[in-house]
Amino acid sequence: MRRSREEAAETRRRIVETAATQFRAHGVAGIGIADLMAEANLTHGGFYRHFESKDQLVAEACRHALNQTTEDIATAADRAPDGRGLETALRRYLHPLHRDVPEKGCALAAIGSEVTRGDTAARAAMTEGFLSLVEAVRRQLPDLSPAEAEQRALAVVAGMIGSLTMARLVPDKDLSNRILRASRAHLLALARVEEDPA
Amino acid sequence: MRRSREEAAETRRRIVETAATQFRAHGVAGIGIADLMAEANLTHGGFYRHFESKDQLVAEACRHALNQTTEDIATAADRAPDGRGLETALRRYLHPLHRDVPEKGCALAAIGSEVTRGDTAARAAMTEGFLSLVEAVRRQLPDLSPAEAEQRALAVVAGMIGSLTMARLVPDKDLSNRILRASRAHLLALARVEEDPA
DNA sequence: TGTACATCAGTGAACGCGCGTTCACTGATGTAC
DNA sequence: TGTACATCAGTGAACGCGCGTTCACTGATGTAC
Repeated sequence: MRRSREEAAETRRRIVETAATQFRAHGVAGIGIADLMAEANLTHGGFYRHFESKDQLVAEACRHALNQTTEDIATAADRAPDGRGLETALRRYLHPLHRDVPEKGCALAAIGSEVTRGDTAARAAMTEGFLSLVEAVRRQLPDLSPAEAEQRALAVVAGMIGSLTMARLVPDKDLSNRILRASRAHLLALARVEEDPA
Repeated sequence: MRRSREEAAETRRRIVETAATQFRAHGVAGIGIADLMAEANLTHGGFYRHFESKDQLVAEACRHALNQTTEDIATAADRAPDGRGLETALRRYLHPLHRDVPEKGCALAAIGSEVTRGDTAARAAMTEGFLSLVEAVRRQLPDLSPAEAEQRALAVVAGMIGSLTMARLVPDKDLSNRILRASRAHLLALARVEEDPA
């Protein structure tokens, strides 16, 4: 049953895509290779024709997921009317729809604390995604010095991730919405504080 | 080998304490009942004399861990000189020592995204801890209207949790320190923005 | 206060189960001539 | 362009292992009289 090179490459892509979804939905420890492969309409035995280990797939899935998220946020922000890029990014990231569909959302919020204990490759992939998000936010702060913009972007992105995670954690929908709203408003305010000319 | 009521209660406390440490160190899925009990100098068989299930222990361990964290942060902030409570809380929470010893630190940052997918009791315990932290921060914002202080406290605590989680995720120590420093500075600034009298 | 018995905290073996990974096999694809 | 053979993507059974949970047992504690 050998497949053509194109088919094999397509299969590999499908596994990474499926994994990116499933890891965000259930956590890395919450979904096994067999279930993952079944979700991609394959049997588990073929997995090791494409990947050396589950860890390798985790790293690739993180990279894939964060590429999507970053591109989505960066594109929306860059296309926003002048001076409203950050507002747009915050509204998109800290949105109830993003909270309610973690399997299509930011991997940093979905599995961040778990990957903290993961292997080097996964952490490196997550770090890259984090820095891409930071860069996307930094571009929306043109009135600040580069160093100051970078610092604020770090704080804003960390705040976005924490807020989304907490909004998912609390069972009370009203409180959850208040968390998202509070972070939207105040992270935006944070970016507008005038620079200390010291 | 029956134990006295006091000994049994002490054993139970020791299990919860051990679990609070181990779950934060390895994640809920990363440590099993047998290893947990061994860590508490017990064999795994006795576990079900004290708890109905692992899930029940998870919830109690979360509550225990967050009580410690909240008390630590709240006490430090409340005792700080006038007007420096928030600064004190931020310095303590977003400190390299907190980052480097997750097993003694905030459970929201250590296992927050994992518990998002956990059972109701654990999420309820985590929510209570989150709200206690928010309340501790809110008390440090006496110059704002109650509604505004509550909102900012939500955003600040979410930012603290996200920042600590990201600081642990990135392998680069220098970047990690910059994340902590940026959030310290800018969450503090966030709290000082003047209230919109609208 | 002393005795007889019930209770139950803790032990260690055992349960079924799902995990990541390996492997012999199949048969279509890729390659060498 | 056609043929012979090597390659390898995908299948499904099997591996050893650790998981959460159960259970028969032990013997000290708690209770009833």
